[in-house]
Amino acid sequence: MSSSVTDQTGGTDRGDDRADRAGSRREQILREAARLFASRGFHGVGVDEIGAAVGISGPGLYRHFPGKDAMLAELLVGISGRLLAEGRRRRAAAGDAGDTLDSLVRGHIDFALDDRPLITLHDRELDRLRDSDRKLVRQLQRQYVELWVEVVREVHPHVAEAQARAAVHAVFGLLNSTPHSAVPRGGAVPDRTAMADLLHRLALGAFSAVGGE
Amino acid sequence: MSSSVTDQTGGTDRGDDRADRAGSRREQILREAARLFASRGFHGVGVDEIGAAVGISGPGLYRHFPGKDAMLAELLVGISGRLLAEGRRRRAAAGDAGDTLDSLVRGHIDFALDDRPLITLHDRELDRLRDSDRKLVRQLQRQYVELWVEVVREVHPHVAEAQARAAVHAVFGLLNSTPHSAVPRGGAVPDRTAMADLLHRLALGAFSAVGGE
DNA sequence: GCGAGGTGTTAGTGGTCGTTAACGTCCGTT
DNA sequence: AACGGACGTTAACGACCACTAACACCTCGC
Repeated sequence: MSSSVTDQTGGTDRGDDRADRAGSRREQILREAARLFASRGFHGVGVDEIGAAVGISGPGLYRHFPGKDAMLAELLVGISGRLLAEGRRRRAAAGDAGDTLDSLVRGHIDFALDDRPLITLHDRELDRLRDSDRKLVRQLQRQYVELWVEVVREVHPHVAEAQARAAVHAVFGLLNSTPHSAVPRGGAVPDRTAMADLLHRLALGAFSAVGGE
Repeated sequence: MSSSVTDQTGGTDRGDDRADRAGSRREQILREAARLFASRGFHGVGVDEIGAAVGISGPGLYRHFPGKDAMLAELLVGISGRLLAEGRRRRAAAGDAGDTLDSLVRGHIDFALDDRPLITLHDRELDRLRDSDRKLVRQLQRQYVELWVEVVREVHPHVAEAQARAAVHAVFGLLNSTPHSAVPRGGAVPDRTAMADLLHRLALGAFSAVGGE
């Protein structure tokens, strides 16, 4: 696999992408693991495969993570936490409730378009976590949902809490649909900004219909 | 596991639910397999587990299916085919384009609420199929999507095809969100008809916003 | 009554996979 | 120049798992 002629075993080899950002190898592993987990499922991907994706082989991963579960855990805790943090930041920065909802939608769309594998994993492989990690992720997710529910009910005060929560879940499903809509036919897929704009309109359209006829 | 005192090996034992509908054992196996696959993933469920869920043990399943893959294939082909057939039936039965879209939404909601595990599998475990089965399922899915796209573009003629297709995928994500929204807190989840009504409003609200500001 | 077929059972097998063990190389520090 | 730690390697182990083999029971149609 290594490109050096002597093909010795250890060492840094060559810095494949050079100029690695902080935590290079770890981040690289997490990125590839997310991609693989999303496309073939947590149980459908072997550690050898993840290793191969970053240029090392199999058990070398255990120098960076205590186990396969730990990679998934870090991915899910990470995305849940970042979603919540960004959501809170946006609520604090926005003006009235309408602007806040608008900003929340845009923020979530950014995640959905930029981190598709993570968004996929986020509601698909949660059950594969250890109890403590699953509890943490669920707590972060719940806080994020409640944040949205509060804002939705400020914009539409006559909507019951249960209805608002169900609507928020439904809109999440809408916004997270991008992983499924890739590669339709000859290649006539909207580009990023067009897709973001479309999703934004659809989400707000859905919310505006939440309050009965 | 069997409740008879002598606990002999073979035989029909007792008909657990009596009055079995047609293809009792097969259908029962498929139902339980769908539930298990949806909750823990195809690779996360063992054949012993599926067997235990229907009261037989492990390899007894091979009297009904040639393998574990075959169960998943039958489930996915079945749901895809039924979605498409019902969609076509509804388009033929409905009046103008607006009524047709309305009926399509209601029909999809029925599937989403009544066959949650299948809806979950439908866009989650597709890659685990043999090439021929996957091709078939994808073809059925594509035809179903195109059916919706045509109707959406009749209702909103100024919407480009790519936009309409992306919007249809997004609304599918919205309608299929029900599996994720179960068990929120103390139990304040909308009942079936309220949920169906809410999803219906949200979907039509989204579609009405698809055509620009 | 009695084979035949449908439907179970348990025991075993081959393969895959996550993880550990033992070892080697390179680099920065003293 | 020796050395410790970071980072890799290959080999092996133990668990799990889909699937097969061999055998048993129950229910029919004749």
